[in-house]
Amino acid sequence: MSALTRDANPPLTRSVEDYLKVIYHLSSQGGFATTSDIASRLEVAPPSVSGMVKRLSDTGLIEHVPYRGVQLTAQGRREALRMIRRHRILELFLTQQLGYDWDGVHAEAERLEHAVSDVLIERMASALGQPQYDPHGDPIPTAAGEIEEAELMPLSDAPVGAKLELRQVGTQDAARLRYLAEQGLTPGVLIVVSDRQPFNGPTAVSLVPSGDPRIVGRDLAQLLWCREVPVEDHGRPAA
Amino acid sequence: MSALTRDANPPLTRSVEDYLKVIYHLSSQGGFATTSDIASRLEVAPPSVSGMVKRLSDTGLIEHVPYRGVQLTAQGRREALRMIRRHRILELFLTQQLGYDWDGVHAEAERLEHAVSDVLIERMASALGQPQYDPHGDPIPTAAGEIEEAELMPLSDAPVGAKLELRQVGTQDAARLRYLAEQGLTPGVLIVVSDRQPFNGPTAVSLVPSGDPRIVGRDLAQLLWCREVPVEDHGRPAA
DNA sequence: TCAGTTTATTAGTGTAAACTAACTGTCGGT
DNA sequence: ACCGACAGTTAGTTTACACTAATAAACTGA
Repeated sequence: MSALTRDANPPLTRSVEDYLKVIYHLSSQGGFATTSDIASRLEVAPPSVSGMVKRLSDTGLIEHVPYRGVQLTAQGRREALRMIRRHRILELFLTQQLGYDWDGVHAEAERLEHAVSDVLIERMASALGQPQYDPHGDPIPTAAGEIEEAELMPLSDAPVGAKLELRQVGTQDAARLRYLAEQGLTPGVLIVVSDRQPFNGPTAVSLVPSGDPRIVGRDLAQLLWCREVPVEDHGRPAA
Repeated sequence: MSALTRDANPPLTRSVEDYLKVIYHLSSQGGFATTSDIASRLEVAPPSVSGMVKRLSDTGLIEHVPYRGVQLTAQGRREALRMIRRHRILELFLTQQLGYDWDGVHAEAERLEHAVSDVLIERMASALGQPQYDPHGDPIPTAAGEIEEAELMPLSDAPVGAKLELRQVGTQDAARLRYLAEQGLTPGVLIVVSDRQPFNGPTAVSLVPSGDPRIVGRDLAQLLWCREVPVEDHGRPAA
């Protein structure tokens, strides 16, 4: 009686919600999310991920190919998008209504997204006028679970003058990744394309908001997948 | 090495925070909080309480007298008041800024109080103008951990016309408690004293907001400890 | 006073989620 | 074609917190 009559749809735990979110982000470009990528994003040991992956695929939230990685099922994707909606609305609310700034807001939203009710999220969304973008410029999924697909382009193709958010780095090579991190070119960073040399030349960019200049060679620029950011202000507080 | 070098002040868990809060409420009138009272408030089984009580007294948050009950230590009281501050500020914020009503707000605050940072709470407090009372009229502890001691008086002593919140029922007698619950006279309820007969006669009250009348005999009225409620509106939304 | 009831505690179990240590699979390079 | 490096998995342990069943202490009433 116990196993069969047990609650068919138990609410997701905090951890499950976190796993689904990072799997969504890691596999959003179409591939598999690997165990060690998930582990490093969540700052847990790889065996913890293996254990959770087992549970999540048992409950139908992900698809697991051993030694390859995982992808979300339709149901897992729905839950992931629900969390992302919560997170982004929270970030926007905290910056617009409570004077949070850009950097501090993430950690707060990260904790709150597991605790707020759907009712509260929708009230915040109303108070904010059903916003479409969070303070980082990321699109907010609808309550129905739809999200504007950010069309990514490699930095090498971006027009001069464009404001971009770096979203994805298309390599696993440690040396390249280390170099990019040193340059401050990591996912989430905002940049403006200031110049490009002809004949497959390098791209010059400046970081936002610091304004620091960077020169990115053609090969690297092809690995930096970016999203064009709308130029209007998204709720950065007056201070 | 492991036991000794282990984190000396680990953050409190959700459960611990909940236990401290109910122990605070149950022992606020000076007595002990008993195992079964704690269990029924938290809706857990008594053995779960025994287990937690052991852990809490090991970590110095409570004082336990076996088969008698528990009381908070100074440290436990500090933590309990911190949670109560969070809870009450959240309730006020949700009612004043997001259109929550009186009854719905408690459950939401109950979940959020474990997730919000101190920074967020203080920002909410600022946005609300450093309020002193929550939407139920309960005093909000200061960030420093001080709380206005609600001076309780028995209903039998309350002046006619006073608006009161019933805070504590001074008996454990099941028959009396059952009767009072039937009459809707339970802690948290608001009443207005409408009349009192002379020579130790009964007190007539009406319930707020329903307006239902009740007659309370002298003996019972002496058991009903009440707090006078300031008459101004505390943020009940326009709807 | 002493039996019966109520309340509290102990003992043992289960689940979620982390960990370390040990083992296995995959893939790139010689 | 194999062999080592590294990624992934299995096994077993730990901590927090709940549960049920069994036992012990305290209270109550005839």
